[in-house]
Amino acid sequence: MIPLVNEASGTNEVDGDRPRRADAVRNRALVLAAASDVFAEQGARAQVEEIARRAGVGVGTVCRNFPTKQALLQAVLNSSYESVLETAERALESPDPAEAFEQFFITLPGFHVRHRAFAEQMANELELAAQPVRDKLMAAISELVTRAQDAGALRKDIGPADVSMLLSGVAHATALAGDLQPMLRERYVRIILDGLRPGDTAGLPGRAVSFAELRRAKQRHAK
Amino acid sequence: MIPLVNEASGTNEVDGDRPRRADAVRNRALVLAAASDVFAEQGARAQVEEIARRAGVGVGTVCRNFPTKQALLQAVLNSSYESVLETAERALESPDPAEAFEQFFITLPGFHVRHRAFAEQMANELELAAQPVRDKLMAAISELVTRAQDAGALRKDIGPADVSMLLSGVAHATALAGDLQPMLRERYVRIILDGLRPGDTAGLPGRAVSFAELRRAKQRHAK
DNA sequence: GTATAATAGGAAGGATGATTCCGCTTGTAA
DNA sequence: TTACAAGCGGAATCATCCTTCCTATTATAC
Repeated sequence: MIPLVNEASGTNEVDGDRPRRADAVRNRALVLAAASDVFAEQGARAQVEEIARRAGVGVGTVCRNFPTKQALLQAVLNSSYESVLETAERALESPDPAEAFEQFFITLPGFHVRHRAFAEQMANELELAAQPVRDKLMAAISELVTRAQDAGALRKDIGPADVSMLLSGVAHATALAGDLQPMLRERYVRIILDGLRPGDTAGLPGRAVSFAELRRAKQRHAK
Repeated sequence: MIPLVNEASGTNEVDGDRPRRADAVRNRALVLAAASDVFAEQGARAQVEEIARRAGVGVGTVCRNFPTKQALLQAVLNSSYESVLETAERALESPDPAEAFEQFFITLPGFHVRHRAFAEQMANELELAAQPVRDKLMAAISELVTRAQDAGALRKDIGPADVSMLLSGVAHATALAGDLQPMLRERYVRIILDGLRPGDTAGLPGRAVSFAELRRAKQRHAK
């Protein structure tokens, strides 16, 4: 389902060691692909056995390749981050900042919806693996926001973390709406985009917070 | 935490049967109150033992009063619905429809956040218990929306289900933001309210859907 | 083709958490 | 005050999943 970017261990080589058996390499890839689908559909609660079944291997094989379910999930999420990052970077290439921002804004919730586990992760932000890709993604979002603001297409009192949260809210709200989902998703994104335009509206309460600040608050909260 | 309205079995009478023992009645109420707190804090994943501990009773007592955890959750949610319904009806009493709508709109996500299990239920909508209160709540929301539209304070292409989903999105997005949460919640509600005002903005894609239609889509989706 | 070690599969083990059960306690009524 | 059934607590049971382990299989090197 997700195009797996930069698939770990996609080759026969294990650094500094013997080459692994061809079937082992293939099975690992099958597991990763199956896990990607299953986590996307069912979120992090998906069962290991289901993943094994879809990959056409035994549970033992899954667990040998990924010591815990958590590790498997992280591997899958890493791919998801890379995929979203790619979308953001493609948007950044657009010459029109307003256009770039809107485009990204419309695309992201759809991705969230199609990848439940990813959405959960974006919301929870508790695991620290995948940090490098994550950071790059946030940098890209920040850039999109700043450019849109400089172009006068986005109110100034908005920060990148606000964008990220609003989008995940839309994704969550529409996640279970069945076949109405794409329509509703776009409706809500449009409503929010309207609310985000600079204009004669009153200033927002509070202040734009950075991703870092938001993360600290979440950690404090998690006790 | 929630003021329990209309607490089931708050009296000694069991219809058509002997009165129940006083301590049993008291314990049932304690369990319900504890469950309300615990589900509010932790969502539906809260453990029965934790509820029993906070109620100061054994797990056996919890399970005797409510045959399954699901039943207990339903009882709690019923109270939550009544409480939200009360808020909506209070808002309807306000003479200014725009004011009434905004007031409700600002209050609801806070309620969601404080009552995790309720928010999950609003989003999932899979249980059919609590249907009567639910229906009344939706009627009240519809009324708030229609009045606000007639007063020219709300764009016309919005339906009550849209309002409900947007609010639950805000709740979800901000749920884990720790002490920043109230601030962010209000920011996002304001942004959405701005986006919902009638104005020179382009029309929304799709169409406003009713609660009933939304429910059907969800059921279809749940397979 | 054979020897060997890597890998597979899936049953057994372990952890967590809901539900049941049973001997003891206590409220209620005569 | 006593008798007794309702109700209590919490250990035992059951269910669900993740993880480990052991035997059988199979890729690979010679």
